[in-house]
Amino acid sequence: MNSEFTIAVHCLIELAKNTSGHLYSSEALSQKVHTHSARVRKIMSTLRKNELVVTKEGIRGGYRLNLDPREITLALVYRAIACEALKLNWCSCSESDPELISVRMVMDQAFGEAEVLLEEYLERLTIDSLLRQAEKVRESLSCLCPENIPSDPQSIDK
Amino acid sequence: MNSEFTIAVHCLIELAKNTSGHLYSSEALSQKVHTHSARVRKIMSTLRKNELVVTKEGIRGGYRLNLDPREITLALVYRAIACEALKLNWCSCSESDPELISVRMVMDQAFGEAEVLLEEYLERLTIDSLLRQAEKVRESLSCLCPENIPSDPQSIDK
DNA sequence: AAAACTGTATCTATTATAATTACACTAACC
DNA sequence: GGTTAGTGTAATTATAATAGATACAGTTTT
Ligand code: FES
Ligand code: FES
Repeated sequence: MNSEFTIAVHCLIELAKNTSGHLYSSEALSQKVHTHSARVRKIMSTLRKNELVVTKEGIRGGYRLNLDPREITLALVYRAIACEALKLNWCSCSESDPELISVRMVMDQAFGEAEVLLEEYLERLTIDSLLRQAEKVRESLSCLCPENIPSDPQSIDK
Repeated sequence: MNSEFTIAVHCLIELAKNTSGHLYSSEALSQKVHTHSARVRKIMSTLRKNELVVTKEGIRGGYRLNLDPREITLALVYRAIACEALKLNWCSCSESDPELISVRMVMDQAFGEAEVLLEEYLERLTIDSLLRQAEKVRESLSCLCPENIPSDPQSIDK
């Protein structure tokens, strides 16, 4: 799948974390999600058109969420970005062989349904739930940090 | 999604139609599915490794199904081709920022589950069911063929 | 031995994706 | 009112993924 979706979600998570009151600039966001600021701007622009974020131009401008993180489902993001991850890509020749056309129609319909199922699943995930999960994961990972691993394993028993 | 999957399914449908007793050559298949014969051979080769088809080299060689079309689910094909349509593609830099890593892990897990759901859905579709559906569609399409459409719409009433 | 195939690697062309640059526009601040 | 720090967006370039094409070794049948 195209990476715009992951970048969008990642940015939204960052925005959800930002409780400073200041807007988050594309430059700062792009560093967090490791991509180019112009790309962030483009993606945030489409998120704004879908009313997921609020943007502001000019000095001290930038981005913030337009909804509560609990309301932003991944399905909303998915549709905003128009991923169509399950769209089958058929060849482009203009053949009119009815057998080929009918097979294509049947498979396109089947994957259209699959895409609906996917969106239903994404409906159940929100920016807030991802953020919480990531927090948990981060905590459990920190247990594995060098400073928490005794150089002498035996010391655990002591 | 990568087109190997659609080509694989399309080829399998063609093979299911072939009741002639002869094997289906890559050349003939490639014409049916509008792609290059070398590509068909490559795809059929991986289908053979997954025991979905039987291949035979040499003169009068070619391909045939190894299972009943009712047993060949799209999930089997999907796994054989290793589509991973929902795999998120993250940037490749070796950053060790724990926040980024945790977000990545959470999203990868979420989409791993989505992929499982997709496979469960594909488990319910078989080459046979697609073939039957395509037949039906083709019949209904044939009603729209030029020769079935009266040049004078009024003639319908007569 | 010749013919008709598959199996597979490699090269090339095409397309999709991402990074970069550029600049017009906007709003805040002094 | 001008400078500054930002977005919006288009255009260009670089890179990666995909597909097409070619080639040829290996395998069966005739
Ligand atoms: S190349 Fe796909 S329909 Fe012809
Ligand atoms: S570029 Fe993606 S983690 Fe750094």
